[in-house]
Amino acid sequence: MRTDLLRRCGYFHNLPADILASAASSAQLRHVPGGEFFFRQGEPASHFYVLAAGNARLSQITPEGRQIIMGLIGPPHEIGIIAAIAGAIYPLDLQATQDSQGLAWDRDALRALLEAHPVLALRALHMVSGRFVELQDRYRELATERVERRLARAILRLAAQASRPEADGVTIAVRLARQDLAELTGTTLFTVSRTLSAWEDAGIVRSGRERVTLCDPARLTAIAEDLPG
Amino acid sequence: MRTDLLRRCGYFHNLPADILASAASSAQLRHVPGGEFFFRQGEPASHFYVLAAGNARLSQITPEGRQIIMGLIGPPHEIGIIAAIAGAIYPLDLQATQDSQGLAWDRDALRALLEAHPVLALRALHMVSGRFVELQDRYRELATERVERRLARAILRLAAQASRPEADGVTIAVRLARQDLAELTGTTLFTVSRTLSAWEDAGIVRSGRERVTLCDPARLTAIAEDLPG
DNA sequence: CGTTCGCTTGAACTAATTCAAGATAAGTGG
DNA sequence: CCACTTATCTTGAATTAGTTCAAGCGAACG
Repeated sequence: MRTDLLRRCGYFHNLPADILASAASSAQLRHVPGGEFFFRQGEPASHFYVLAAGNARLSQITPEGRQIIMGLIGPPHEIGIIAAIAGAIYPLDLQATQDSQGLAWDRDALRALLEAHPVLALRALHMVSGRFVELQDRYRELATERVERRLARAILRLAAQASRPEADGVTIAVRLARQDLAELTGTTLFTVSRTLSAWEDAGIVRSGRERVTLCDPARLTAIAEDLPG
Repeated sequence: MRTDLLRRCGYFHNLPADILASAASSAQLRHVPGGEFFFRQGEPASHFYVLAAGNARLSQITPEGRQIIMGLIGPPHEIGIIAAIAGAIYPLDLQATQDSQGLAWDRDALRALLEAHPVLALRALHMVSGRFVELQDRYRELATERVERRLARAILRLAAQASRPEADGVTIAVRLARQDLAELTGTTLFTVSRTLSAWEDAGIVRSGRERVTLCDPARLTAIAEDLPG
């Protein structure tokens, strides 16, 4: 079942069985209870992970202690390739938001894999490049767009990532506090709360404690893209 | 002299002579007059460049037409590896700000190089990873820090990158309009102007038309790091 | 049943933007 | 060399988006 997991993640997708097998066999399974950390910002970068089960949060802490969330991830998602390859230390935290499991390769195992299968180095380059372009886009958003629009985008992104249908819309399938949305969009919990209240009055979303339900995705998209209506 | 240039840039640094030679010989030299574009956002990504001479600006245009600057670069700087490897299109503009020259590898040449010399794929991974971590830090800055601080950082970064000593300080060695600084820090030309005026009154910088001179780097660092004094 | 945690809302405040007007400096052509 | 034109920059005043702080609500949880 390890190879099945790998097959489902972009990094290992469509690779020959022998590569998958050798990758799967050189990984260790690590269990991390909800709230605990896979790794913390500043620690020596020791492992490359593929999240196998659960959910996790990638975040950075500013020198002043303010936190910002770089991403919320679910399985199967690759994390730490950059650190494990290039960097001496992890540049951010990876915290399990529920009980989670990850396949972990230490640096030696990763290096051995990359050397034995050069295609994995190219794949890694693809993956990191793709993430770079995404991050660049989010940087531009942050530099040029208003909070409401950034929040709309963030919610749509999360809904696309993990949502479950309900009677009156789709609910984002992870616990999502106002504070999380604030740290995800670079604003405050108060502004998020006000914005969600306004959207709720307009019938675009319904929301409650750590929960957001999308009722009218089209109108939220209109806000995200700054369309009329 | 091509190999000398390559030797000076991180991507090719400390490689065996045969690799340098093969890289140098498969590149084409391209001249781009000041103001013209090496490539534009949205175009098919055809080449990987190493800027050989001149200066250039990496920028994105928002759908609304607002521009943001992702970086100002001088020789020798590698650009386009992400696009040429991974992407179908360039995700941003590369505009020469003065008459410039670049070594250019088309996709076939690049692929051949990477296949012949696997170390180049690993190097590329390193390079992109490093840029990713940098961008992540700038993202955090943008999300959490005030304009004055971001501006201080941007100016210090530019001064470190390219500056020339003068009677009363170091001058940033590229033409740098208020508008450029605004697009680099995610603010407006007016706010930049006011901030620079205040700093000038305080004796921290001197500035004029498209020019900034650092008089008291220590105090600017204090602003950038939010230290007392 | 009370405490805690997350959420809402109001009111005051502030950083930054927007717009307008004018100053300064750099080319340009006579 | 000078007037003319253009681009860059400065500054003030009005405005606004968003923050901060304080108070209170309501659902979850022991």
